[in-house]
Amino acid sequence: METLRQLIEEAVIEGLVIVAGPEGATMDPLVRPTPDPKFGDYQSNVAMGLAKRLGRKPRAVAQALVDALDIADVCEPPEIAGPGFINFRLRPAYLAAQLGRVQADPRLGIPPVDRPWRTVVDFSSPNLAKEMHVGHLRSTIIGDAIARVLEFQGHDMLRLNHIGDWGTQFGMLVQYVRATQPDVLHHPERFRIDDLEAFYRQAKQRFDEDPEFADAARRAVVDLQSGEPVARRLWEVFCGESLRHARDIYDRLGIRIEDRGESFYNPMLPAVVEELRERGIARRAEGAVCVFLPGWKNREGEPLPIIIQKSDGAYNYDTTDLAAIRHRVQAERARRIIYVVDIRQRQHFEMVFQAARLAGFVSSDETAPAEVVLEHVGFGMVLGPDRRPFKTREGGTVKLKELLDEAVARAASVVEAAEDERRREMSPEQKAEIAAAVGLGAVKYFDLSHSLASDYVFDWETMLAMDGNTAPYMLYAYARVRSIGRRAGVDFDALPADLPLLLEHETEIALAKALLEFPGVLQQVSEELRPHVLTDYLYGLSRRFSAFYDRERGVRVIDAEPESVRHSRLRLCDLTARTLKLGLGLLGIAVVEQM
RNA sequence: GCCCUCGUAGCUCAGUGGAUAGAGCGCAGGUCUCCGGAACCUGAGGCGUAGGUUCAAUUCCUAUCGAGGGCACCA
Repeated sequence: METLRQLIEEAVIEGLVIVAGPEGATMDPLVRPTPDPKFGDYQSNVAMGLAKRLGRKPRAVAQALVDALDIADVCEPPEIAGPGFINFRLRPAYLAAQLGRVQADPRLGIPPVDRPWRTVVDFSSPNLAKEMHVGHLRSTIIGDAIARVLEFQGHDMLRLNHIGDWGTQFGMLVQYVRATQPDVLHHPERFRIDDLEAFYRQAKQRFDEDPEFADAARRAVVDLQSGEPVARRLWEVFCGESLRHARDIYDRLGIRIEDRGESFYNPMLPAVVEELRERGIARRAEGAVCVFLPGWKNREGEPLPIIIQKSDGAYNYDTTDLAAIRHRVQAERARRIIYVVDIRQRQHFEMVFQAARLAGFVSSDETAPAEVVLEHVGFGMVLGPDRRPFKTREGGTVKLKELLDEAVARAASVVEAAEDERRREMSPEQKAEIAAAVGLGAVKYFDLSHSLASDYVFDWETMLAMDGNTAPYMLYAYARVRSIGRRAGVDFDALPADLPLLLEHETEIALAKALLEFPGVLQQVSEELRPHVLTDYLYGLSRRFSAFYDRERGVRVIDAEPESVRHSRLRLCDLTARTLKLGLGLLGIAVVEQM
């Protein structure tokens, strides 16, 4: 189904061809939502600019355009206002017919895309040998949401956990453990993630203080990369325990992701360097193999390269990321690769993407002639109340497990405080399910509802507030709608479908319009990769529903008469519930039937 | 020094080349014999500053001030 906006855009373009000739077909019809309902639902601003080019008066051009429009079944007759705005107001009969169709569609009017793209989403990416902490929260939540939206759109998704399981820090760890903790090799089962983390801290300290150890650690990286058995075995122990820990977190958050760490690309690194050298893209400088990209300078104003092989022979993350791009394009046939990584790494990705293009890694074969799309979805930091990076009171990192535990515990008391009598009959299991949905939902929703680039202050009170653009409010809104069905004694699924609804009251019409905006919102999110567009929409939808269901300003639903009106309104409730459930689900947030 | 991101209401955050810049919290007031009031409505209050492009700039460009971040062998 086309979005409402597309429908109007196409009509305006047809009008433009009539008014401005063939070139009208390539013009942007400048269709936007109106700033105020009194101007209708959508407006086209194309007449003002066109008038200038044609040397005619804007309102006359607008009138010519309106006369040429063929859109009577969708809109009321368009009106010209102000300097030359063309205002469109959707006809309730059209909305009613469209919504009838949406109701009969399990996908709520959103068909799968015609041409699915093989799409990689690279997200979460914790470092091994450390517990997952708040620094992994945003990538995990945002990446999951993006993958869910694109998957629902019909794309062929590959979710990759590009785990930091390689590199210098592992050299440190391997060197430290093989020198001081022989038990790890002989009794790996005795060591848990906290032990590894302690080893890592100690190793890091020695690395910083003891140059001899630092050299040994760098040599250990080479050992690892060349497959030396002890280093390799220790590494496997670290990975096994760390991945087990990460998997617990993912299960709890409902995240699906495939582990494919940096080490996966290790065998490909020499060939990548070789290829770049052969093609003259990379050369040796100061002992390292470098790719100098045009436009990049360091502090001293000298050319800034990316280093793909260090002077000691080891590879680094630039090499791995280039190898990953090549592998994802050539072996995985990716058409779009999305990196959900914090915004501080923007420069790194810009350079790697540029190098990958230079190297020809992103031009696929004749079956997909266009260049592979590489995108970095960068996001800001999670801050504490002091506006510094979020830490515990003691100054340590905030562990994800503890954060999630606290979220659920706080959610339980927030929900309990509402003192709804319905809760008296709930089982402890049901209460626990609600607390988990609200608590985990609150953390996710709060994160996703901020625009990506900005930092945000982690604030329990705001994210667990019952009012405003929060998960508790959204989940409440859903539970409330569902309860209407129960109270009305109807099975939403059994309501008559695929017939026009009866839309008369202004709140019914407003709700209907909001429901029909959903496909366009999802399309926007899948193009722009900005999840907060979806949270804003869902919040707006909930508010429209509240107005519709309001005692004073809205309409009666459960006791509405006659039966045809009651059914129509109940169908609006059903559509609201299904849209909320689907929308929240695409954000990775589970709903509950009661709160 | 160069580059990137961000400066919007008292606070927390949205938003747009177009008509009167939105929401939540807080504040002030109002509604309804109340289907889940965790509601609805009204009000006060804001685009860091200065230029430029444009029929139209809060949005694009430049400068400037402020905050954060990045800048070759860590990732």
